[in-house]
Amino acid sequence: MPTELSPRYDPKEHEDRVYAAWLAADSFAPRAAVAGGAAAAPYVIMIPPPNVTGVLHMGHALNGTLQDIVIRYQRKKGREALWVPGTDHAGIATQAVVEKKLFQERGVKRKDMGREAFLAEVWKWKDEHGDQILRQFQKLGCSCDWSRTHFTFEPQFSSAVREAFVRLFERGLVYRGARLVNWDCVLQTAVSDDEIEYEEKKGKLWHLRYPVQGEPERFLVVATTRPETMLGDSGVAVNPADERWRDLVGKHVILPFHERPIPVVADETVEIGFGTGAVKITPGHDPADYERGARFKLPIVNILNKDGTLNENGGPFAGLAREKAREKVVAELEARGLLEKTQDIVHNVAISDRSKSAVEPIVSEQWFVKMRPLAAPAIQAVKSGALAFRPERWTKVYLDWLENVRDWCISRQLWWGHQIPVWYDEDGTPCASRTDLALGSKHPLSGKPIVRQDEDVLDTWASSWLWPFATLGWPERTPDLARYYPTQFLSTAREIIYLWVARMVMAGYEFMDHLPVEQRCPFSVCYVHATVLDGKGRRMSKSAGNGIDPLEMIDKYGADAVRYSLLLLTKEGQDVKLSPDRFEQGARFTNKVWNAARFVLLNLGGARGDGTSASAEALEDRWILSRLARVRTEVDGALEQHRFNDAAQALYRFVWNDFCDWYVELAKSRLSLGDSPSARAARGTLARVLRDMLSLLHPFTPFQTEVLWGALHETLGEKSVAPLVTAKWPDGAGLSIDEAAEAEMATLMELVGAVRSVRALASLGERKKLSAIVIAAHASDRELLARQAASVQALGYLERMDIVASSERPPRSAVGIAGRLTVYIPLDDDVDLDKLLGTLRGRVVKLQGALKGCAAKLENRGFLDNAEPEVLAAERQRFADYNVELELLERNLAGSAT
RNA sequence: GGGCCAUUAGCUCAGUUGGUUAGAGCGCUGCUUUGACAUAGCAGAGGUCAGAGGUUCGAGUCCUCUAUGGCCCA
Repeated sequence: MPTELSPRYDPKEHEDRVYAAWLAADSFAPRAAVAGGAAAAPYVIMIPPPNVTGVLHMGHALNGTLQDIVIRYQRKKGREALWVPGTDHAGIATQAVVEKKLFQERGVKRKDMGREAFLAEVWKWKDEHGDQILRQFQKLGCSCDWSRTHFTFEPQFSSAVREAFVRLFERGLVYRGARLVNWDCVLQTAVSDDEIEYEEKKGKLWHLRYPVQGEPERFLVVATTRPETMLGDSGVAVNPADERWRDLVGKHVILPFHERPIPVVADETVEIGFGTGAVKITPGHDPADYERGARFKLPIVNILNKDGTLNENGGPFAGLAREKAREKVVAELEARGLLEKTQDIVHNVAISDRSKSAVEPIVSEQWFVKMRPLAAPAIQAVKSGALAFRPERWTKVYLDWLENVRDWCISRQLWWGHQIPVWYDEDGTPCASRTDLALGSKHPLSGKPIVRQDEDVLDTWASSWLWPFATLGWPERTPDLARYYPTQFLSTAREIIYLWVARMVMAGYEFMDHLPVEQRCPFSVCYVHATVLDGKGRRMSKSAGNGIDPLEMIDKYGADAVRYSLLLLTKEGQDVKLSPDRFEQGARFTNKVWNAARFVLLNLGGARGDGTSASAEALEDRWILSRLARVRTEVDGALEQHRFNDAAQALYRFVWNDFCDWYVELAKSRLSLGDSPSARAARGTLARVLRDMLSLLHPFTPFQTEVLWGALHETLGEKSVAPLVTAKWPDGAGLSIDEAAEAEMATLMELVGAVRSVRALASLGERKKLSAIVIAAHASDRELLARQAASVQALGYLERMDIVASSERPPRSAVGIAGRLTVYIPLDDDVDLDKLLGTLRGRVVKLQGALKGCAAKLENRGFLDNAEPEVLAAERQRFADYNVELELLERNLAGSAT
């Protein structure tokens, strides 16, 4: 009994059920598939762990789709496929979410609760909400091995983080020191250089007068965008070549409010053209000034508290918030006649990624990782070919960052994260330890009692850079680590090439030192996927409110449609502009596949899916199987090279333009013949094509193809067939490319096209049966047409077709030209042929143009001498073909002119 | 300031090492609800490939410059 399929594909009827069945069968677990007895090689992907507070956005959806295609393809190819999922603990983001929630619900603040109680609340939140985004990846169809889900703050991961830190500490690659860091005044923590963004903002450039010491009425004018920082100035710099200020070098100016003298120094890095040519030096609150201050040995004055208010160094402004202090400082300077002028300016302001507040450079004690030694092998990785980026151009971004890498500030003044495993004695001597050191116990280095553990936690990236091996059990030497490291493929967004990708590579070389160097790189291909933009080409973002929710789209169109739409739209390496209606294309396609399958199943009638090129009965059988052979090879090649869009396009064309538009239409009349050999052959071919088509489509549209796979085999009476997800990738057995069949079909298709064109242009109506006279000068064409007359008649809706070697055009007949064939269609009604003739004349003009170009080439000595023989032959053939067609056109137009 | 990307039909985009009459989807126009699918079918209109130079027998494709838009880094 054929399985009943609804006339329209409704994904909601199937997706959840199919996914549950995959899970129940443990289909996503790596299995050492037996392919001809040989053990399969593993193929491993690590998911870029999304933020545990995150919800699925289009970037995730695209990336999830790409990874799922790769892993499903490899699984079906017989590799031992493993896709490891998980999330990261996102220190700042998660802590902020829970702090906000606690304050809103209970009015309590973190610091009132204490560290332990607060962390308990965060864990509670994580347990309740932390797997939301992973469930969303499941909705998308992602075939991760969920039994191996990891979290960067789970106990096992913590031991990896601690091992890594202690090793670096022991090697002298982490150090603690007072440095200028980026301070987030809202979240009250340091953030790394990579966690800040620059925004162009309108601001002001204030010109401040500093009185010159010992020269009454003389001022040195400095320009600044942050006037309040003048309270922390410890000098003024001018360019030594600047005539205006040269004589002041070596003298002092009086810093207003503090009324203290600060030196004027000559520094070549000062831009003469900017502002007044003189810049204030605030080593405590500006990175460039920090460098200058160090060069001139100027004192560092910190004027800020951790919350962004001014401290005691703020003099009369102490206690004010930084914004307020700015106003007051400017107003007071103006009142004192020390404000020369104010200019409007557009400048870049450093913004913290997390709090979106302006970052204040501030000097504080932090932990840093020395990056140079770690960068060297990561640079070598791409140079040696152990790691390749796709598209290749991202290699440069990766290398640029590594070659200019700066030390990494890894301490954060947070609670949610891996507490730094360093303990101090009463002298503040640090010691890193793999195991917790009890307070009061002997310090391993000094022998004095331990008095405290470092309170700070580590940057989240200091956990996620261990992702490729910590998820496999490192630092334990587990069987998984031995079997699945290194991985084969990493797909990610471009903005984390240095945040994450480069650091993972560094970590791989640093920590996987039990492996030979050539096996340490954590993945061999880094695929950088497209950036998803909105319909107007802007980045999708929560704050702009222009995001498209993938779950909403899945709900509306189905996961398969969302996946296929993304693939059809996303060319490798090119950004993709999305608007919600673009997902209709995928929905249409899945509906088309559904109905193609529905047609096959309704007509199968006990057939076996054993059509092969050799057993093919009709021309169209040989043709579609040849096309199938081609598309299979094409998809295979595209997927091997991660050209996902090419694979999706090829399958789209095959399904729609070859199978549905031509093969299915041709099969209809044969199937109506009942149990004839021709009908049986058609059924076999339909089943074979559908079977392979579903398999080829499966990585792209997994849900629907699984449903149809089940229905197909049920209809064929094959009960115990394995689910498609783990079924073997089609090997092309019994399929061969049949050039002759393809050429013959092309001729027939062109003829049918000509007939249909006449019908439409002469406004004859779809239903009107016509008769046609086909003029075929070549005997081989006449033989072909005679053999395939039924097909042409069926598709052209012709009740009669005469095939002749030559004929005069019958009176009152329309004419169509198909290559070297002419078709006359006698008309019995009064029909206006102008439109048709106009089309033919347009075609003559076009052909003449083409012919001219063709002839010019063939008369060109240079072309004849230089072109490849095949190109030359093709050009000659083209010239001949154009001539034939043009001659036919002109002859018939001349005849019809009367 | 340094680097990268884009500019092809009304819209969104393909066009693989230079070699057919530059393609697709959407939209548009006309016809069609015939038993897979109206989320459909058939036919059609629509482009001096951003501009200017150059290389070449030959350029949408390679090189240089310019313009416009966008991204990243400093």
